[in-house]
Amino acid sequence: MTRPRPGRPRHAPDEGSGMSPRAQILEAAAALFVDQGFSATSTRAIADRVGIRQASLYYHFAGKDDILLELLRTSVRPSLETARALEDAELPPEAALYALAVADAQTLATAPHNIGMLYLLPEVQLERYDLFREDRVELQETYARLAAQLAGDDPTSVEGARRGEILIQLVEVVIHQRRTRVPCESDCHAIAEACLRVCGADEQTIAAARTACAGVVRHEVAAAPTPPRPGPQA
Amino acid sequence: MTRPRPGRPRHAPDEGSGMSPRAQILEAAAALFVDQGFSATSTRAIADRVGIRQASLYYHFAGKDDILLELLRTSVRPSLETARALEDAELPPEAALYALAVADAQTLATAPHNIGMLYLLPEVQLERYDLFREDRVELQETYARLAAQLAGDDPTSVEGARRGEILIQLVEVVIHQRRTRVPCESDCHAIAEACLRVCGADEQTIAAARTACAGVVRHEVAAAPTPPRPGPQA
DNA sequence: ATTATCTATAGATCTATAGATAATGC
DNA sequence: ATTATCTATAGATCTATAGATAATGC
Repeated sequence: MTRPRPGRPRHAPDEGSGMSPRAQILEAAAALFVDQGFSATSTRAIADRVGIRQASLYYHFAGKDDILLELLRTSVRPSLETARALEDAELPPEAALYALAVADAQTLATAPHNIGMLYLLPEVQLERYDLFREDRVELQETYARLAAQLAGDDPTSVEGARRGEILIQLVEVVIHQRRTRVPCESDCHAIAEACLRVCGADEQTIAAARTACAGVVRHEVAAAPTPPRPGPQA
Repeated sequence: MTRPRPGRPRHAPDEGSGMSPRAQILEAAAALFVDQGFSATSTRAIADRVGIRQASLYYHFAGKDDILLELLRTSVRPSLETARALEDAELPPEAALYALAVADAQTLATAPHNIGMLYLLPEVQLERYDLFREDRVELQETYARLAAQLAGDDPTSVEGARRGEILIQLVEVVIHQRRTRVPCESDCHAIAEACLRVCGADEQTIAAARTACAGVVRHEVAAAPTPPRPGPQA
């Protein structure tokens, strides 16, 4: 029931989905990049999965890198928005940190195609993707700031910065979990709890954060995991 | 001063190193795989780095996968040995877990070429590498057992297994640290401390583990990071 | 004779561009 | 006319094999 758009018909008719061609390409590429990696995925493989010819990709994207860039950009942004919102909400630090960890873990756990795997691709180290990596660093710094509030020290000290690295690493365990099983709600909470413990929080603080979070996450995070709404090529 | 081995001379004479050709190939491949990934690294690039012709690789290895397989095999084994030794040593659980974490972190931090990055390559998910992945699972289970001893619960429960995942993930933060800086001794200890905190250890237990470890690591770990001693092709 | 390399190359990709074409929309 | 696709293909890889060759060792 997708109303036919202008343009020559595809060799394989576009069954269902209702997604724009661009979104279909992103979806197919995400599945393949996550599964096989970037360099091991050919443009032909992506096109085959979409149901178009290899050359037709280039109408929508300048190249394979552009597809990855777009996937990376749209995947950190929501987390970053959530992080900023939670930081501005002026919650008790344990509640904010817990809520951020749970929200990020849930996003990673439920996003289509274990998209977090993309962060781990060696190709992402290339200069071409450093806008993405900057966003990532900013997210990490938010973790560090919240953790420092909780531990009562300086987020820019060596120890403070290291805590940022450690916390984001903890949250990303769901990426690895997803390779063998579907992470559940309690996985996300166990991770958030681990985040607080790493910061030295005691049982009482953890319990407080958990109850505080139960109220926050539903509202704050609802807006975050918006799927990308791609337009035509720039 | 490398005494000339039999065989036709290389187009570029083999300056220095004294490593066997096989070891030279492994070293070159490790550097490139870590930096660019597996599929993005061509056999020609590896050969160029060694200073031989592309085709000459196939005298030593059956193919590119075989090189990666060998690198993976020789990289987990030492950790696994350390883990078994520490588990059999019947130390207090906090001391054993702390020592294991420190040892693994140090190995990852100081091994040539951030070899831990190899674990994250998407290609490693292929069936061909599952012997390596089994070793990895065993290491994770050791973490889970030590952690369960410390926390006083069951390592095979859902929570116990999850702790194994979380702990190994924590240790592997050094892999990510190494991409931007050289992790130091205190990074490794901060990570080990985080491992104990995640298991619910209190300040006193942590202090005890730290002092106990200072005695253990020097001896137990000394044997672990032996570089691979490769022989001719099987 | 044995060894470790070399040269040469087949065959299979893979990326990206050029230009044609089959729809819709005006 | 505009759009989204198509077909065809150039040019650049890349992996792996076949067979030659330049050393040493016996």
